[in-house]
Amino acid sequence: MAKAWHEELRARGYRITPQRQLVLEAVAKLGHATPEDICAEVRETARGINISTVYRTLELLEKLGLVTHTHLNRNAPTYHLASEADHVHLVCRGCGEVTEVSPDMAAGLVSSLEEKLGFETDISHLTVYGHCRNCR
Amino acid sequence: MAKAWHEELRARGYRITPQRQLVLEAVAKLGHATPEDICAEVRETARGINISTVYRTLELLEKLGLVTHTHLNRNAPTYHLASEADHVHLVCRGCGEVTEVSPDMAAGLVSSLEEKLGFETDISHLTVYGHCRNCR
DNA sequence: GTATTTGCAAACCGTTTGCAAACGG
DNA sequence: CCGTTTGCAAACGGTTTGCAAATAC
Repeated sequence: MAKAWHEELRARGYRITPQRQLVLEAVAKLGHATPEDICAEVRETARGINISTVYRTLELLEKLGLVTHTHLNRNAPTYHLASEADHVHLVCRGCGEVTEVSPDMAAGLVSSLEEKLGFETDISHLTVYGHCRNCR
Repeated sequence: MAKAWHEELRARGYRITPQRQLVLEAVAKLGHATPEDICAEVRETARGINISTVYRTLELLEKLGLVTHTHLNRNAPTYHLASEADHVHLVCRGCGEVTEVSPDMAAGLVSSLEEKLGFETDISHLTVYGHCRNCR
């Protein structure tokens, strides 16, 4: 059911516009993309888009639970499909490389925080900074 | 040895200025402080300071290993003394509350990343987003 | 005395806003 | 049609820069 989100939008009183489709497609295609990246990608197509529309659309898509964001580099956030968000990010301070690892890696942390503090971790937003094997 | 960092600065060819002392004192006093906070704090004193000097000084102090920063809220980073940096931050998406917890909580994560990927975690920069007991 | 550091003002970057025109349902 | 959405241009907040004047040593 590829267009399920169309119903989701309509049900909530939002409209389906070319811009919204193009932004969502760009997020799907690009993976970890900044608003600027997404804007550039959409501008490759026949229909253009304005950067402020990209921001407004990402905000909407995030509210609907279709996309999420994390902060990998300082500056700009990066967006990706919520359906592909189930991983933790590692960012190397040396070479800047971004790696995705299984949330299982943080299972201990998550359960400790849960048990001892009642804190519910947003695992897919977790980013770990450090140095990769090659940059230590 | 309160002024050990004076030697550290001189040894590296930097000068000891009132501004640098005041910024370091402000960081020590304030705890999790943004550049803006620090600037305001220093301006309470007889000697004033310019915001750009605060940025340049924080960059220097960080390079020397005297202070570190993390990103708690979106917008502005927060600085604290490196000597007091040994904790992980929890940020609640609901109420915005920031909690410090022992790095032991993340011991499993750190050792997994180390063993499986050779990734060295910068534990004191780790910030976990989620929802606290009261906001779930 | 001289190289470093500061203050200032202007530029910068990512993001948000108000508003009139365009457009989806 | 009418209310939502868009593009545009201007403003925003945090940060960085170039440069002349001030200052540490």
